[in-house]
Amino acid sequence: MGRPPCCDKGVKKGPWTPEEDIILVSYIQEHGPGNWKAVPANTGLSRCSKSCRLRWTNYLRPGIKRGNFTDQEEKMIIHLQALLGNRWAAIAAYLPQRTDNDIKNYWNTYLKKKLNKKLEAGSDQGSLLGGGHNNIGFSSVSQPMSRGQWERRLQTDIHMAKKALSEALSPNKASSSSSTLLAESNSNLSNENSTFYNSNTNKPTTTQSMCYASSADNIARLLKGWMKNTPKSASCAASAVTQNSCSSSEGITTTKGSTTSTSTVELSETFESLFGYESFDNYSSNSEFSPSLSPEATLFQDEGKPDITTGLIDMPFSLLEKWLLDVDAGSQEKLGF
DNA sequence: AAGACGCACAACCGCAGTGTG
DNA sequence: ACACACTGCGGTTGTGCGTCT
Repeated sequence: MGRPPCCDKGVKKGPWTPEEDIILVSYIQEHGPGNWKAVPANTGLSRCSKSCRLRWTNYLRPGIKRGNFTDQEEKMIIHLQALLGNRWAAIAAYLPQRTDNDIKNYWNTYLKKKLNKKLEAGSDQGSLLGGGHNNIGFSSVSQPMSRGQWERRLQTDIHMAKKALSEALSPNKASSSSSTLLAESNSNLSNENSTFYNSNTNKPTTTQSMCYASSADNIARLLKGWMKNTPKSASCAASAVTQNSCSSSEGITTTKGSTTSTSTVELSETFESLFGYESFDNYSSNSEFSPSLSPEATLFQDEGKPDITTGLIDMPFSLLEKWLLDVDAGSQEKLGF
């Protein structure tokens, strides 16, 4: 007996509607991420489990930053890509607010071309291209090195960097979740529930409303554009969460983050009712999480990735980043970064 | 103004890894 | 040990939008 198709025929494909997003987030708010097979069945969504997971991890998951990549992020991606190859999930683990899909897209559509241009321009200054999956050579690794050696070295370096960063954070945040998560980041890489769900019960923790506020933020971004066009459907969508009775708004699809001045008061009310979260406006006006968030709050920015979170974003040239960027300052200069 | 083109990104597809009975 | 189910990952595609001609 062969493996059945992943998705039954008849499942909906294509862009997600805001109604579907809200239904999905609402379900995950209640049950937590995971057990994706059960999601379509329990929510009534005409989507396959894969699609639900993908939508959550790439778009609705709390703590996702979208839009422009900063110079630091760009450098990180370039270095990590050179180190790890096209292992986007691994790379994404070091850019906690970015998804692997986002990074992959950014690399394929922009960075790869940019690097190629740089390399073409600088090709007469010596070869920067290494063999195999390492596209950029490193002066500090001038000896030919097998993949196994590379990975061992990488693991050692990562471990040391994490340790150093953890120690650096420990004086002020000895009990902070950031350093704890950092230290445990490796073991948490593949455990989606480890951060905001009790891993035994898979139940949301008591601070769940905090983490889903940022989910609301993600949806709000798309809803902003949506509501601008169809204000009636928006209120309908909100009711869909509690009643699942909203007739579908045909032809309304998720659109790229079009930001408008549409009343955030309406959104605030909507999400306040959805998630019991009062300070939606604060979040919706903030594309990034505020550094003033408590450690507990930052803990819940992301449920699956090693949370070096605030370190990367808020700490200029954190130890980890320094480590990454210092691997070969010479290469950087050659590349003109 | 309109068609062609390129870009950005969400989503899909298929394979691989892992867990479970 | 094996088959199956589920999940995660990377490659690829489809589509909407902006820019160019």
